Amino acid sequence: MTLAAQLKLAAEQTLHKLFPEIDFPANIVTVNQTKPEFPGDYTIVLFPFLKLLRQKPDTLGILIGDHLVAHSSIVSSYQIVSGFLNLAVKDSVWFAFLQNQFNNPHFGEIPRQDNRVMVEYSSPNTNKPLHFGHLRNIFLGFATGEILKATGQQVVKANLVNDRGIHICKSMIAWKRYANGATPQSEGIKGDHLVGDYYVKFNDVYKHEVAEGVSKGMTQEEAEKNAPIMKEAQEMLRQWEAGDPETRTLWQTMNAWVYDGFKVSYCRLGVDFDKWYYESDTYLLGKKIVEEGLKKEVLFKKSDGSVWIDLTTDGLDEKLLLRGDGTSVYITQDLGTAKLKFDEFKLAQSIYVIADEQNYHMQVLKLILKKMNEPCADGIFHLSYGMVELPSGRMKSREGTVVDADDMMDEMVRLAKEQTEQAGKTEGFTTDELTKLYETIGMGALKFYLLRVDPKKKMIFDPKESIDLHGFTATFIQYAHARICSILRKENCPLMPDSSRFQSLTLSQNILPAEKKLFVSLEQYPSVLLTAAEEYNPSALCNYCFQLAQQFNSFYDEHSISKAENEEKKHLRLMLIIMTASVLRHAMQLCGIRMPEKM
RNA sequence: GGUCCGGUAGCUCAGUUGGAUAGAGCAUCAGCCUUCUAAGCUGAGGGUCAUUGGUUCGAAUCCAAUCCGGAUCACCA
Repeated sequence: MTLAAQLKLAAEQTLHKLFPEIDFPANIVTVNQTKPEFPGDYTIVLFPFLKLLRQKPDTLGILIGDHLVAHSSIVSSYQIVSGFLNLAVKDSVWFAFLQNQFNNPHFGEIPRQDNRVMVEYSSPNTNKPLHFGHLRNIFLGFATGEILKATGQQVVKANLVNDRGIHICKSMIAWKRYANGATPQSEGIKGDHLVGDYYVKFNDVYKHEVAEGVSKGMTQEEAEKNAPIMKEAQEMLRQWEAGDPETRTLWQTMNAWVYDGFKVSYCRLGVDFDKWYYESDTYLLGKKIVEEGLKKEVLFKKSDGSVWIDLTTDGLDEKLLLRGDGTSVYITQDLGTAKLKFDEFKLAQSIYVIADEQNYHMQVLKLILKKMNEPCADGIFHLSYGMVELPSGRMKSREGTVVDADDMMDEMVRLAKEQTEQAGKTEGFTTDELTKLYETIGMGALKFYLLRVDPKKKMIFDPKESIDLHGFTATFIQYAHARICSILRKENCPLMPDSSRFQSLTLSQNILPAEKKLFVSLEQYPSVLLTAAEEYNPSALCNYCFQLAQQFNSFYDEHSISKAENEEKKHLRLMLIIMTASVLRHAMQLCGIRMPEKM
């Protein structure tokens, strides 16, 4: 239990003991961290009790405070300031906490439980490379999965690849028309980029052909319908669905190029998947569910044979589930995939990391499954995040205005290199070590930039302004970590020393304010981690780590560790910074961000 | 128009189940390297928490209305 929770419990017990005749409502006691300008560590607000007990704040505060000091094992003293009861926690409590946890590499984690959770993320299309917007999805999904793992869930990370459909045929037809057999090898570029180039090419040609049609007297709509390249793409889709060998072979070849490219990107991003789904396998799923829905009369058929569900009583519309010709639409296969996931892995929960533009779709998906009494319905959770936009508006891959993910990674690593060299911090590294360091700093900055904001808020990224390496950044946290490692190296102390190293240490001196701040923050890590898990919000960890690193930097500036006032202080501080580094490493690792030992 | 999300310092964002004088970073200005890494630290300026009303000991936080911005409401995916 966290200290704050212990204090809350102690205060509740105190109230019941002091006023046995009063029936207190649940959660009447609020425990907050004491503001820095007041003495004490945690604060109990007295106002809620005053009316109930007909007491004045000072009188009541003394009663509770005295009782806590006398009977609780953690409160050393108290002070009442205008209705707030400020409690000081015994130094011995902080010290015991530090001794127990300072070298616990699993501090904050929750033991493994039985329920299994799937996190579906990334889920790219195979007609273009990953862009900056995908990165937010990928980091968010990966970090959420890792955070859930750390809090005891059994996580299945899944990637549902959109590998079929008209948009895939567009790149295929443009390649067929214009590539002259070009391959990633012949062009010397990544396969996903090559295919993406032909997707852009398709749209250029399409636009051109539409304009031509209009100039020949067609309406815009006619011209769009009759553009030769679009007709060819549609024909190609029909051939694909019919299983035409030549089309299938081209499809497989080009998709394989894309997968090779994605593999390189995913590897560099440091993310992985336990399960891959392909829409070419799943796009026919869901029809069975629709049939059952008709039997259960949850769905209805219109005269043209199309199948619908009426969601108007839920404030939504009627939604189509099968076309008149019996073919399925997007949501049909999603119904089937939802069930497939659930049956295959016996999921307690199925999380979809998808941008907020699909809020309505996900709401409908869950609602339909619920109306059909599918057991998977309740476990579906849409982790909705805001889109990343450019100052000029949304990124459009069709128009080639996207910030490419691979380019962005290169740019960040280049920036890390430039700034490291500028700061003159390259001494004492081998070339290989420097390469690795630049990657660690550049990728860390990129991930932190995208994870530090509340997922549901949309972001605007200006490519003209590079991502900062100062202030509220991964670099700042990495720097604090590297400083700690540097001290430990000089003290010949490992990052995770054996407990015996500080066993003889006893506490005889007061904990100083700058030390106390670290104690308080470290003790709160488990509850921060739990919040991040419960709210599917990695930004909680980013904020926490930044604050912890900041507190360390102030501490570092104010007090010497190696040349502490005496041995006791030195050892105490070593334990403190060992644990600080350990917690920073732990939390950032969950976000996929590495902490260098030297920078 | 319906539904949903957002609006906090010049910019980017924190702000816990309502709690003390609303906090960081960037940018601006002023200090701090002979001492464990200055990618750092200390300080200053900068606010009608979109607006109005309500709930109460207390509201950025809860409720209602309004304004502004965005997403979505396809026999597309």
